[in-house]
Amino acid sequence: MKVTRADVAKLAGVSTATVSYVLNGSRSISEKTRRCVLDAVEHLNYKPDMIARSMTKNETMQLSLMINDITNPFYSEIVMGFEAAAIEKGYFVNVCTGYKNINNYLDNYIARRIDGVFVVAVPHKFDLRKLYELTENGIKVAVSGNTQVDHKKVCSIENDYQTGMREAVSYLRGLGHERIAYLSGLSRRHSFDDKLEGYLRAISTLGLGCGEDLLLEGKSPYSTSMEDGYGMAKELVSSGRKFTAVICTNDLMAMGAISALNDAGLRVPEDVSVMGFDDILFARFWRPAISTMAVSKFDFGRKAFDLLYTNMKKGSIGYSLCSLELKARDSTAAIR
Amino acid sequence: MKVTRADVAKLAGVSTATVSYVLNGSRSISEKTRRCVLDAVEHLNYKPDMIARSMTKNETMQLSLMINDITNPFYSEIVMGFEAAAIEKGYFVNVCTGYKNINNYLDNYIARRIDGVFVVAVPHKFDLRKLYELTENGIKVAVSGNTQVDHKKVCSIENDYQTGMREAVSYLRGLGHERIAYLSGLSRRHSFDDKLEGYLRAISTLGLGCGEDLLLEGKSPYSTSMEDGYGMAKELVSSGRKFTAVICTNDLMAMGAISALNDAGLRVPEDVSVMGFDDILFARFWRPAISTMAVSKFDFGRKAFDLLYTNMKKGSIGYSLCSLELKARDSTAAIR
DNA sequence: TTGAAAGCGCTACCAG
DNA sequence: CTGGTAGCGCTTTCAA
Repeated sequence: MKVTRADVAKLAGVSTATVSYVLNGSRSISEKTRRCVLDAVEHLNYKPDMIARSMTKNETMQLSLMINDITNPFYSEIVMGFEAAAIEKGYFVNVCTGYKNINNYLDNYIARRIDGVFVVAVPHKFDLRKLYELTENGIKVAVSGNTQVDHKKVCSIENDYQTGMREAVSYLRGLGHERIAYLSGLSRRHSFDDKLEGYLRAISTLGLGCGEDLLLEGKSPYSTSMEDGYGMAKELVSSGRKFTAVICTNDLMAMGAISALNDAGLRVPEDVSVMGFDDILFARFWRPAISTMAVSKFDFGRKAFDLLYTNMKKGSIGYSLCSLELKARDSTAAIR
Repeated sequence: MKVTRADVAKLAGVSTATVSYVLNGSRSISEKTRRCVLDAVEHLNYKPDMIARSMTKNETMQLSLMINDITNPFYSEIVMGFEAAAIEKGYFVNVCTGYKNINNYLDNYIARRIDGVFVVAVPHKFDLRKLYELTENGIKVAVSGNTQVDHKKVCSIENDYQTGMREAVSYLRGLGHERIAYLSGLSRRHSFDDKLEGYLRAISTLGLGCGEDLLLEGKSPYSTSMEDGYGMAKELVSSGRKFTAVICTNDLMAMGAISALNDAGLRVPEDVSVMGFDDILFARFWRPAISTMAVSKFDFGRKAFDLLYTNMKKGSIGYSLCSLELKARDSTAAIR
């Protein structure tokens, strides 16, 4: 039924070994037999079987991206960058959304001998030991979004959110804002939030008096959707605290926050300035267009692959920190 | 180095066959040896190798989702539905974004003996013969977004866009609109557009005189992004044609279109009503909240899996047509 | 330049 | 209830 290497060999009148050699170019072959084999392959419409191949080579040529939240367009662009780079090197890449149980996926990576994984997921979603189990099983891993990871074991790539946040705050300060709120999507108890750290530091450096009291943290470990932004902004307003600007963990939350502010009768940017992070595609088209600290998402994905690739090929475990770029648009304005 | 079934067998003092039997529950085993084996497994931290398993079983327990445009959040929710259902049945599912070359992925599916694939991609992106090649190689496939497919060979699931479009048009008509534009994201030359068909039919049924002249089709085969919506709406406005409502292929385009209309000094919905399709998460939070024809995306994904599953288990090739639901929100209003 | 054959880790048939 | 063993399709060492 299934066409196998043996069929090709028979038709071409050579050994199965020879077929392998011509197909993989792993040995010099006379032009004549090469042609013969290739003709046979063509004629039988033979497709090499990667499963069998993976069996002997110790390599599957399959990579995985573990994306925690496929719903956030931020990740889509990262995926594309990673994928583009991986395909260039001949890998088959697939993304796992970890919609349910991430640990379950990690187990699968071992069972299926995936060559490498890029995990972009919030820490609380999976067991760190599981991650190390991957490396113990020869799977190379790169991580993003988890600063607590052991940098001796896995590659990692992060955005320089602390610096980015500092820029955001001073930009707003430059516009005359002094009471700048921060709507964090992470709960402090569950994960370390670089942006929060940067925020607190910037606020105190700049001598703004709003320390902790204009800070709202996520209730659940990770709540950074539009709805979360909407809810938190609403809470901020109804708490009666005074503020003239609000920074959100990401653009999605900023969009939700703007809706909430509008619903509360506040205009953006006339009454309050709003900023996001990421610069997802939507940010530009939202009205008002959202001012944000932009991440080079496509590049980020590419770099992650490079890290992983180097790890797979040379064994070296790299680290990369990417910087953000301020995009001043219409959701922020000088205070009146 | 690697822990294999043989190691477990040795430690447990049984044969490799027995280990298989207890692990797969494929034969009744005395409680005593069962324990022995399980202890050995535990002790050695043994993980079965799916690659080897796939080799003998003719099954990889791996499914793929081929998503053409991961950038559109519409698909994310479909993915989640599919994934949730597949995981319940023990499959490992991965999504391929087809960022570059879809055909290349289809080849991989064969080489890697993927059990089944759900392809959600616009027709022009891949070669239909490639798809049939999958089925010839024993891979079950379900398709969406390609009405031209051979329903004898592959399962398919579609949304009833013709009916949906008719509803949209009559809803707008009910609000008093007579000059209703349609911004199609597909070029007519490249693919059959159900919505377009429905639009034309509804317009003529309702005796609205705007036939073809308020119809803008995509320039490229598939252009349905926010930017495309922005561009097309801009073109519509500057062409000088009169209209009071515009329907867009999807919510993304509607969002872009609203931005363009605003930029042209037109208010939504006061001056023009705008409708989308899909009901992506953003639609609700956009200001004005977007009126749309909603698709049950999560359900859609689930159903797609069911179709595929039935195909894999029973060999029957199913078809499913899902209906849409009108969500009247703030981007549409009665004509003044 | 080519071929024979020993695995890779697991399943399942055939015996006992 | 348990074990031996022949493959699954391919790679690669060792010989020729």
